Amino acid sequence: MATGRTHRPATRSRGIPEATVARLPLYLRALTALSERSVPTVSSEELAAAAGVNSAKLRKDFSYLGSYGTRGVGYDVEYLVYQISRELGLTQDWPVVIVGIGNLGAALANYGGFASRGFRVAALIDADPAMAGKPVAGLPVRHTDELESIISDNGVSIGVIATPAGAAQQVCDRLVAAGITSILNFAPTVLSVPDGVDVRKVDLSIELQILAFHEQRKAGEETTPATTPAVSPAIAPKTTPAAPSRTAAGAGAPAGAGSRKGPDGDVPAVMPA
Amino acid sequence: MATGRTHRPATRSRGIPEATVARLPLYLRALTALSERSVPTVSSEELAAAAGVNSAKLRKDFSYLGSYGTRGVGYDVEYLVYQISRELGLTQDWPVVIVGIGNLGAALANYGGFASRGFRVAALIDADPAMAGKPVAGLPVRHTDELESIISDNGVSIGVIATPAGAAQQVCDRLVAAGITSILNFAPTVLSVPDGVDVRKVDLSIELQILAFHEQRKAGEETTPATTPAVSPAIAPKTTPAAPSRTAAGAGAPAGAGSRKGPDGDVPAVMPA
DNA sequence: ATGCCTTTGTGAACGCGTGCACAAAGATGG
DNA sequence: CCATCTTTGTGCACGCGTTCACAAAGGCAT
Repeated sequence: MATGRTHRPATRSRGIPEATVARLPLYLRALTALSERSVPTVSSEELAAAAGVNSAKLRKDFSYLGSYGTRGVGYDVEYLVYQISRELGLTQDWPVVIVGIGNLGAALANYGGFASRGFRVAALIDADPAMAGKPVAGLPVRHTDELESIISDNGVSIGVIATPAGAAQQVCDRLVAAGITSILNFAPTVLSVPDGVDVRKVDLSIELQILAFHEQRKAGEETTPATTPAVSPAIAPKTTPAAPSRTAAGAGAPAGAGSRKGPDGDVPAVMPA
Repeated sequence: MATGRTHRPATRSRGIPEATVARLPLYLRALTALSERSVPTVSSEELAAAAGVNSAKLRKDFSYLGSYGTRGVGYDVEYLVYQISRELGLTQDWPVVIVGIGNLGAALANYGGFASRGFRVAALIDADPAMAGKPVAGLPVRHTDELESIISDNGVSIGVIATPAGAAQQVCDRLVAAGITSILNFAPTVLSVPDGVDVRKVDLSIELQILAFHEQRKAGEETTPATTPAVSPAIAPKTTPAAPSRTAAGAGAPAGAGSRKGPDGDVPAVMPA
């Protein structure tokens, strides 16, 4: 998936492990589905299967919340939905601002999953004056100038950044200065924030690259391993023969990598980010 | 962030830890930025700062790839860009199909990060006949009927699912049957796939819920802890007084959670997923 | 050529997360 | 009321990932 905490080990919130917190929404979703089908109780085995996790892990996760199950029976669906919702803070309303109303921002604004679950889009903000006032997903786009007032007026504490990479840090700084303490970042940049501010990032290209890695690995193992000889199990010996000429190569333009044919593949294609 | 592997511990690909693989794209991005600025070499300390990680971690990560640095100097930027690109499989072309051209699918199709880095959108696929032929991001939308032929004709091995949750598993099954072995799932569902198929998921609402958890925690600690008494440090005693009446409560409609006022908060709001 | 200074590469310790396996708890039937 | 059967809750061990800290390596100045 495309998630990843940003440094700061999250300080083991109130004894609940971060890994468990990350799975609670998964359980909640499965439980909600059961609830809609009016299923009264569910065993750890069944629920684990629905959530795609190990049943022992699920039980241990729930044990951090308390003893909400009944031995020999399982868990009461409604009760568990309530407990997890409360634990995640979904029993209250969370106003959210989305900054950067391009293709992605508009898609997020229209995303149904936002409205439910206690999240409410308080405002859509964009730097383009031409966008101002234009309705997106039923809300008029506001200009960046209003960012600070919107946040303080609505008591917003969660911000979503969907701007281009170049603007992300600047927007982030303004959000933080305005009082935002949680940020969901869709821009392909590492954001630096002061302590006390949580950042989670969603990065499409990183996810794709991870998939490509495994894909390449599959291809290299199944077919002729000669096509990707670079993927040899042995660690390359130190002092790689092709490396040394660096001070000379790097001095000019980014042409070094292209012309350097290493001991492995010869595909030079290295393009900008 | 919004990522998360799906079961299957990834089998420690070729000795490179999964956690390291997940960071390589981050390093690559930072290195590419340096490359564009024609910076010849970079130290582990500098690069780590740019990527937002610990320098020791970065050095260990690189050590899995080989000894590409020079002691006393640092790493050659161009060379490292090439090595990481090759390791990630970005020196080859990866055709990708996007299924589900709604708001999100269209946003993804327009995403610039796709085109660069070796990923090429081979086709946009949607189930709505009205969408067929309509151009999105310069490509005509194809109908789902053509899914199998598109995949086999273009040798696509990576698929992106941006459909509603209800259709995701079905689309997934067809993609897998057609030969796809890597899936990036944006639909809020747990996909079940056969062994050998990698799934990564990007889930907006999960990310928001995780942020909400921490946000609630911050609020509960800083302000009056009385507003959210549920977040008491003590584990709830077993046999919670409100739980027992389950077979009766769950039998009807999902109204149990709403009326049940636990020992803590009284906000019942529990809405569908 | 020699010594100093910088930076890498990694051995080792630590901590978190996962999964096993089982005892305790409770429901259910006789 | 007792026996049996199901399912939870968790103690324990294992493995991965992170971090520290340092020796080895190489550049650079003298």
